[in-house]
Amino acid sequence: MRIATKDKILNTAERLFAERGFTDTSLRLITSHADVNLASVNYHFGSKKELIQAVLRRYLDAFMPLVDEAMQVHLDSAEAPNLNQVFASFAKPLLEMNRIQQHGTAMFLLLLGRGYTDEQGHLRRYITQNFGQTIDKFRQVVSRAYPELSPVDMFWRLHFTLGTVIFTMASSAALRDIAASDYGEKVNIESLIYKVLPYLCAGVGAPIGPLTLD
Amino acid sequence: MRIATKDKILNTAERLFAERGFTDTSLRLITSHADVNLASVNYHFGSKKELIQAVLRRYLDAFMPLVDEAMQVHLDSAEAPNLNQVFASFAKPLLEMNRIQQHGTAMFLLLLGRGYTDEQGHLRRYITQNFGQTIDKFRQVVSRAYPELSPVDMFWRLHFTLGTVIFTMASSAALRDIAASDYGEKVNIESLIYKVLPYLCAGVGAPIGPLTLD
DNA sequence: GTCTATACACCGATAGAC
DNA sequence: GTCTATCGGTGTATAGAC
Repeated sequence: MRIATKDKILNTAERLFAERGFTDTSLRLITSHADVNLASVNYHFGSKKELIQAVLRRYLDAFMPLVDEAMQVHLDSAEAPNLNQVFASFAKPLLEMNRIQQHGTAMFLLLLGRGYTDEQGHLRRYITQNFGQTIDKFRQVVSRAYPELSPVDMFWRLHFTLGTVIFTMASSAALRDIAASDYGEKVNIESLIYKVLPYLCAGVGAPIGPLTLD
Repeated sequence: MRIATKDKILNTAERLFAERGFTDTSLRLITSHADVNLASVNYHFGSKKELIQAVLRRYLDAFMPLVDEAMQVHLDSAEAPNLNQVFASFAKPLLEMNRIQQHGTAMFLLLLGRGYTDEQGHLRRYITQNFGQTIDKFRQVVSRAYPELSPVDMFWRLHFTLGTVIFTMASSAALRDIAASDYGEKVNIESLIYKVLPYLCAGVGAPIGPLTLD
């Protein structure tokens, strides 16, 4: 059983990434904590960047089937869902990531944000290749909920949505501290998700065209 | 006139950051292009992190007075503005950044995002200390436009908004390429701003409370 | 004060022996 | 698969010259 090394690296890396961020987590720190040799990271993963991607893929592999399932329910339903229902069905898959791993939801979205901005299309290609069908179901469901939205506008608004979620989660620790000290409100990831969903929903469902000033 | 060194570093750094990103722009690259000594960066700015902040501050110093002016107009107006009008008044200040510098708008928002996620509160403190009055005016205007929104909900929704804009701009180059190839739509920064404003506006103006599913 | 040369500790990556 | 040794590169610190 020598595959253990690869998993040891993966688990240790994920824990340290969550604790210290990506740049502050060196390969030497990971390998010393995992009790493996420094060079084994490059042997098993190729590079630090690919290690980060490997950590992300474990999440995607757990997340996407749950989304697929939720979207299928909407597609099988006789009547078209409204946007509220579509977005509400993301809460469970997102929170499920928090169940399989401590800070899993924030970690997942952090990795997603990193992957989306850093690499030039690598992550996007991986997602479309492996979960293209799920993405397509999602687009179909949104289209049923808001038929007037053109494909290109949907493209942009879904990326706005991704951006909102990713940025919020990336800075959620800091923001939650501020909210707690300035407004005396303790917010956990779960309640944050329920705070952001109405925002996203309204954004995607916004009237089409430029702002009207009256 | 020996202040030239500091400005040379600042200008060169900004150009290279825009061209190659932050991590791919080493201090040695900056100083060699600027034709100054490596150590002068630390002498004038203290660290690379603080150099990035210094670049950002030049933008903030240009941006915030324009926002202040726009908010003052709303405050001086006899009747309360609606959210559309409030958000529309951000277009001009944002696009003004593109006039004073090529890719200035994207650069500004990129720096802002970097500053917000990286450092723990440094940038936030700088903004509140130097532009607290402007931020306050903005909050007042939003409050006039949507009085039912509680302070803590406004806090969250404005940060969602910041996240949307920052993430979109951070990945705008890649996203615009995709939009162009997949939907044949050429999008520049200006039209992107007009695409995102309705989304933000609807998000901030979303009904209060959790999603209602019917 | 401003600038320079230089050293330091650390980083990710890799070639090659085992 | 694993390991050692080493490479070129990074941000940072400092002693000392102008």
